[in-house]
Amino acid sequence: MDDPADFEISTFLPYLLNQAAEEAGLSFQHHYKSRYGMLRTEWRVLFHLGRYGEQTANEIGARARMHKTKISRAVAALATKRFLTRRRVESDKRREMLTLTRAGERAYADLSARARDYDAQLMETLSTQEQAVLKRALMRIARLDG
Amino acid sequence: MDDPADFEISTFLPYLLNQAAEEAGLSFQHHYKSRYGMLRTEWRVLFHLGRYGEQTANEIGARARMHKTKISRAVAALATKRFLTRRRVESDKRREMLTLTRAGERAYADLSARARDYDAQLMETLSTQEQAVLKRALMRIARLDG
DNA sequence: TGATAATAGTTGAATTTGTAACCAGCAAGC
DNA sequence: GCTTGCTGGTTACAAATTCAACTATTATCA
Repeated sequence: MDDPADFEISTFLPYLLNQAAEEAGLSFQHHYKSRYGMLRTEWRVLFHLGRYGEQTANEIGARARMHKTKISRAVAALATKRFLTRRRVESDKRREMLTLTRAGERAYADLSARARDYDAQLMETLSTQEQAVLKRALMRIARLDG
Repeated sequence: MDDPADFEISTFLPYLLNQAAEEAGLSFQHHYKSRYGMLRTEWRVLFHLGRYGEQTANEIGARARMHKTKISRAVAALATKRFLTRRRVESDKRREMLTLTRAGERAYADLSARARDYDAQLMETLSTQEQAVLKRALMRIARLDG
């Protein structure tokens, strides 16, 4: 049992997680890519604004665990696509409040509905109990549970 | 229940998978990065050679589900680091057989042992049954089960 | 007050990845 | 044989990501 040859790649969790994430992500990407010309980073920022309301780039970064340069570029792209507007915060002029435009709201509504469907489809091969276990385990590994 | 605001990002599977994969991958990366100066693609190729024996780039690609350009570059990097050698296949001169050097074998033995430990550590917060569910679900999502 | 440090966000350069075109070498058909 | 098409692998160019430096603003504290 200590023979290194026993170590199956398919049991190495980081690898498995990566394959699963890639597969799941790739199938979903055409929704935001071909339909709205967004990158994944842009879709994430859009999602966070739609889901949690207007907020600064920094707050998005904390919640989404994205690096600030990624966010900066995604925000710039979403702004030129007119999915959001930026407004300096008067009380602290370093910060910028980001707000979805009507078009941004629509894109969010559309994409989040599709995300929900896609999620359900991914989950449908698993029992309710398995779904719960899976999500709980992923939350823990991702350190999203505190 | 149809309010889009209900849709928690943390229940969107592609996102969760991504966060978990990133977290798990990042913690492991310093083993192959700082110690051997490898990229993740290189570690994967090394792993496949160590685990499944000498084979061509193409075979690695099929098993690891990596694009051939990624493999080509990883192989080149591993060759200059003297972790593997290449040998043209006489019967079909398009193909090249890749074989780990002694140094490559040692790196594989070291890293796969660490991978095993790391894997166990990730899993230890889960019950045996939860571990089984998790891996089965990931295999299915990654389409690695047929 | 003034000096120094910290924070929000942007930008540029270096890495890394993805896409497409490419160069053998082999296979099939004529 | 020759031509056409396919396959294994590499390379060039574009797109994306990372890392570090930078600007502007606010906070701290003597």
